[in-house]
Amino acid sequence: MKATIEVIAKKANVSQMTVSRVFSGKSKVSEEKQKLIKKIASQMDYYPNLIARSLSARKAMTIGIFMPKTKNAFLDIYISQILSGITDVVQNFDYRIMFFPFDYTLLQENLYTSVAKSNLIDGMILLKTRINDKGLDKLAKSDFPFVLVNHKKYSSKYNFVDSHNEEGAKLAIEYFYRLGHRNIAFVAGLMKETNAIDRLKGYRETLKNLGLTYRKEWVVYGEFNKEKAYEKSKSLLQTKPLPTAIFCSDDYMAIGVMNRIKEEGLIVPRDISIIGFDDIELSSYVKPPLTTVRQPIYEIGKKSAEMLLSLIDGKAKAPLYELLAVELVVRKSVQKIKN
Amino acid sequence: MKATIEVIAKKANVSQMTVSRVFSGKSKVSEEKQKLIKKIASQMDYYPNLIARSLSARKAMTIGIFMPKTKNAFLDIYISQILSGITDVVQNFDYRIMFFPFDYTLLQENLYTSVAKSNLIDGMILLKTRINDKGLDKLAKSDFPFVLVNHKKYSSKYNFVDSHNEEGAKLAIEYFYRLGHRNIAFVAGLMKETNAIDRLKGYRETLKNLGLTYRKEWVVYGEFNKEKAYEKSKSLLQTKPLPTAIFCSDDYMAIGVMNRIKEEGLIVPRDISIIGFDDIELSSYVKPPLTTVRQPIYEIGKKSAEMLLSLIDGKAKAPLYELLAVELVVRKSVQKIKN
DNA sequence: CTGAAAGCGCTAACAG
DNA sequence: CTGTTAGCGCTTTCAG
Repeated sequence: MKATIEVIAKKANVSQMTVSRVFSGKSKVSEEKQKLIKKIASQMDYYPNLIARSLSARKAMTIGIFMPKTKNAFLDIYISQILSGITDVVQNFDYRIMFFPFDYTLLQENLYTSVAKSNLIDGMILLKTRINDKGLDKLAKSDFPFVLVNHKKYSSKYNFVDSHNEEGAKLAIEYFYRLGHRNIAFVAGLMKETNAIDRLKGYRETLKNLGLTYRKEWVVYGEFNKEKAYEKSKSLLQTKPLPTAIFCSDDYMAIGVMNRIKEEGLIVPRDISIIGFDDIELSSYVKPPLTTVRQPIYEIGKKSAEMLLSLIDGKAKAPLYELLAVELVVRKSVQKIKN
Repeated sequence: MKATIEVIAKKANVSQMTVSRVFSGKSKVSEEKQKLIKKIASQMDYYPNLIARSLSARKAMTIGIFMPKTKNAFLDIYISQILSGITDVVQNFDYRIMFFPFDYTLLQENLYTSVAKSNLIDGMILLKTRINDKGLDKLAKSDFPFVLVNHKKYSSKYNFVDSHNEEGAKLAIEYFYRLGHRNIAFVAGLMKETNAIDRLKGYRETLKNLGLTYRKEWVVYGEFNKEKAYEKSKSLLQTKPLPTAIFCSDDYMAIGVMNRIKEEGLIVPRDISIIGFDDIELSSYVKPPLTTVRQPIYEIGKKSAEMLLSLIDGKAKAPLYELLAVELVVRKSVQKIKN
């Protein structure tokens, strides 16, 4: 016989509600009855049907995580660390996690909304969404709780957690400058992501503030991966004069650029200095070890989960946002310019 | 007004079932009615309540993934790649994914069973479970579909996907042997995981088959991470004679051992040769690049999902298992022994 | 602290 | 192809 609240209630000679209360813990039941009910439940190997609970209580106790399914997907250490942060927080509050990796090339406008209305989840965290994503605008029109990670969008309806990308770019460029570099190139990430845009912005503004001229041929547009950066940085190494320093939008890209530089017979940092962004595990292992702007990725994940949970509980209201600080991690890929 | 099947049915002047059929796609509805229903639904921005669907249909269309939440959790590239494989398969079949990272130090015997009975998921994949896990035995007593990844257990109730660990160890040891090594040490992984046990077994048997003697002080027991391997390999480097080659249970461990070796003033591979296991991304970046036994990790993930889905659909019956082939990836961390 | 009634929104099963 | 009936197993709500 299948164990349900009803069956247990009958055996214990109490109402279903009493049994329900014992397992949901939402209100008090006499010690005595509790003991009896638990005993019967354990004999029958009863565990609550959480789907039924969700339907009835109109609460899934689950959050959804959406992320673009790139070639790397989970392999992307960036995403991995964010997931770690989210998980750690969410579990403390007894929420479960549902995953929604999706393909940006096939994205339907209604993906987010349809899941929001499915009652499967109580809120969602969206990783690495893009600026031209119409589904986001649609979602924002509902009052479903959601938080963007790595997508900075100030608006009364959006909540986000991101790191201080412009500041990070500034840190990198100023460091180059202090070491004597004046010819500083930039390898940009996918311009559909706000952090790519912000890093470019930081690059340009810092050049300006430092009195350096912006040269179009020293900015090259890639995607957030090694291969594309390798490909796109070729033209950079054919400009005259050659840049003496290259700032890359992330560490994988920096590795791609370093590969290209080696292939051209040049040496990092002797001929060209490099700075990346993120501080992924690999960065300290490449040769030379990569100087980079560290993002507190795990913290971003944690923060986004905390934000979402407070939105779900109604403890806070949109718009909520937070920009976390970054720092420069100095390793060996940058060299002083000799005159 | 909240959009539900009932409301739409009334507006369209049809029964709830007709509306239900349109959205579940499980049987035919006339073109005409379908159009009308879809139109109304779209006007109302209706999307099915999937929780209600699950309760009624007694099917969650969701699988669960359980994994020990180590310090690395998702950072663990191994797990990341498996998740990638699982995701790719599962999404093709319109299943969703729910995550259950858990802490092995707090593990309650009933975790798996309680989730199995929660109706939240239709089946589960368990990553890196341990041999002394009583919850597993309990789960096996039910007829809930589950697949173990990296836990080889032949029994009529268990399904698993793993790689050929003993064979991998054999590949490594024989390669050492062919290059003249006779003094071969082993850094073992956590002996609570079957793959650690199997690799040790492969090591010992291959030594035996090759006529080499097994020396207790040349086997050291760590965990699957850099730090522990670094710590535990110390004693290895104080034995006399020193081993000329060390086989490590995974790549992170190999990196830890290499760090230790460097610290002792020795050089890999000049003084000591190293082979790892897994072929993680880092392995080709460390210095020297690591020779290792490659596991088809992504494939393991895919296979486990396929297995689980066929179990859920009833297309196959337990026990199901598969051992995937491994291969030696030769890089620069092994050197020929000169006499 | 306990219970009765009603219903969450959907689909299975059957009938036509 | 369409409809009716009867739940799925729990919790909300209200009453005591």
